[in-house]
Amino acid sequence: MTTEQTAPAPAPVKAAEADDAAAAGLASALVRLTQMLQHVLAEAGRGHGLTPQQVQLLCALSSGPVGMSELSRWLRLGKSGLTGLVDRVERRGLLARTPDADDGRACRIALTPAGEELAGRAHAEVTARIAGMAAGLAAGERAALTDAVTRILDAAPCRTPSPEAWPDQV
Amino acid sequence: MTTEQTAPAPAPVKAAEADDAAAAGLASALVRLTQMLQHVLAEAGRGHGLTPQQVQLLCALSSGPVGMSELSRWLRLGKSGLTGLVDRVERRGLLARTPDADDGRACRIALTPAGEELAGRAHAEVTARIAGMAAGLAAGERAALTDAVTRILDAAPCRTPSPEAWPDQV
DNA sequence: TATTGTTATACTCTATAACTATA
DNA sequence: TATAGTTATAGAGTATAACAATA
Repeated sequence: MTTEQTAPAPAPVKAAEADDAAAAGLASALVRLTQMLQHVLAEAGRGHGLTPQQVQLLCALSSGPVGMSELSRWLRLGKSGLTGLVDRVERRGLLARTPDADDGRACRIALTPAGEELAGRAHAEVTARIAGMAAGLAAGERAALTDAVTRILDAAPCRTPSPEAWPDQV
Repeated sequence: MTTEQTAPAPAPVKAAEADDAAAAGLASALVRLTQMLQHVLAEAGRGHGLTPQQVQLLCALSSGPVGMSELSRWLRLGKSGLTGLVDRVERRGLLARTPDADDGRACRIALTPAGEELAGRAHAEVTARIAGMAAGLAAGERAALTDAVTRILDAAPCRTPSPEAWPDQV
């Protein structure tokens, strides 16, 4: 975004090239990591017959009941698609829609006890798998990694809107 | 995976609890990062009318022609699903199937010039966006982040099978 | 009029199984 | 027999637009 495009002197040019290489290396690593984590999420859900999006939904609900609009923003999903997703998970008895007392148009989505149990189990599984993957790093490196990623997320112009979706407590 | 489940003494219990909290924090951060990066990939593709999976396919092909089986492993996709994905991208003229000279059953998938151009552009866009997201970190922190993530990927039992999918050169 | 949520539609992705043609 | 790739089918995700009910 804010990379220097105007670097007339020879030395800055070399520096810009090095920056580009570093940026490409970081991007490559993060994209590969994303693919691997998507796989981790998919496998964690599959054992319980859940798709990755359904796991994501359960986790987004584990901090308490939420309305469809807010959920739609959290999951970056159109209202329409969310209706279908919620329908399918509701059919399995993992969540329930209740009318909003204050707004006749709205409803609130909440986990059922079965949904809460499954959400907790999926969260624990994902946490354990990621801990296993990061076991080769020293504790200090893991802490630095957590810190760096957190700062990237918090500084992003388009915030991840569900900071509570993955509660710290297992 | 290898978390201590048997910790009788009081002190180790406390240490285990701290470890659990750290593990949950790392998992939470990485899962949130994954969601954000999926969004980055989706947006980078959407500008060109590509789905995230199609972007991934183009990138996997940018290091040279590949057979369907190998591609299937790289993308963690069933042979069947891959056929459809390749069909759709081929229909847009971004790749081509050519029969394998050595094996009458096999074929090799290669980018067309248009596909190469689009792959390069998508790669540059993703790299720029990620660089923008990480701009708040010091250069040394970015390097440490790249290193930590790379080591996680390389140590994982289930390797990301496309280390060349995102070449370092833009 | 603006917002909440649903319905309708079309396309894409994912997974399984059956199939062909080569090796 | 085993492998490479396709076809068929079904369910799920994604995006747009039109719609009903409420604010």
